[in-house]
Amino acid sequence: MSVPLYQAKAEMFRTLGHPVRIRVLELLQAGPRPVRDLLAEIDVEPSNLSQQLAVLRRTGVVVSFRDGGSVMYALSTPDVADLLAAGRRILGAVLTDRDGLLAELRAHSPAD
Amino acid sequence: MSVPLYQAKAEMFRTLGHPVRIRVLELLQAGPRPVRDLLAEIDVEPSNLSQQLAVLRRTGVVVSFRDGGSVMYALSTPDVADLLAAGRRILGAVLTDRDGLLAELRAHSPAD
DNA sequence: TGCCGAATTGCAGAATTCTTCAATTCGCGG
DNA sequence: CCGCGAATTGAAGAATTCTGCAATTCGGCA
Repeated sequence: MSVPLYQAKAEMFRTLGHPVRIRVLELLQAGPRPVRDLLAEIDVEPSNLSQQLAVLRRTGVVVSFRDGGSVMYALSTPDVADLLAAGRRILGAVLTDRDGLLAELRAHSPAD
Repeated sequence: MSVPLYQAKAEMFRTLGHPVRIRVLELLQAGPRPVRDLLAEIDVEPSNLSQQLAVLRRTGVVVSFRDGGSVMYALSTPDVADLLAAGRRILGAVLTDRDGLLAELRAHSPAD
């Protein structure tokens, strides 16, 4: 493996690090959707959405295929939903903790 | 909520989108560690590591405190481990799928 | 075939993020 | 108080990512 594992992981997370891309993934959790729908819900220029979709495709978290007159996108694996859920959890935990945990850790250390 | 939720999520993921930061988090899964240790294992300049640690601190995924002569870092919540695990799973799934899922999805669509 | 809407691609400028060097802070021990 | 090692901060240039416009591709359909 010429590219270290942690670099691949970083790339994976960096792929999710964009508001539009996050929204796309959340919308896709409910099932495959045509680009047209995403465009209607996300409020971003078509070309911009395409760019972001391309990023998601490149990393492999979504796949696309044509369905009649429109292009459909779908999560490549339901595991993506887990990732989003974990993110949500941490966001919650982080907002609640802020100081709490820090104090506890410090209490157990021989420092003070 | 002036800052949309999906923007906060994106920020959270973007925080993990860097090889050094990922490594730090993985090392911290085993418990709190002094900067000195991280520095010894990661092969990056001290100032660079500090910068990355600052990013992690800003987002709140890690906390730091002083322990005698050194500064300790720790995950702010064990949920972070879940996130890393989910990332690993997706990485695996994505590498295996490549085409497989796509074909299946296409089969169910009225397209072809 | 020729047109139309849907979606993507190619770029260029703007905005962010990375990396490194030098300077600074902070505790601790002499 | 002064010097030291540990870690952080500030700042600047390099590198990467974002955004929007124009042009292009691709199917489907008259």
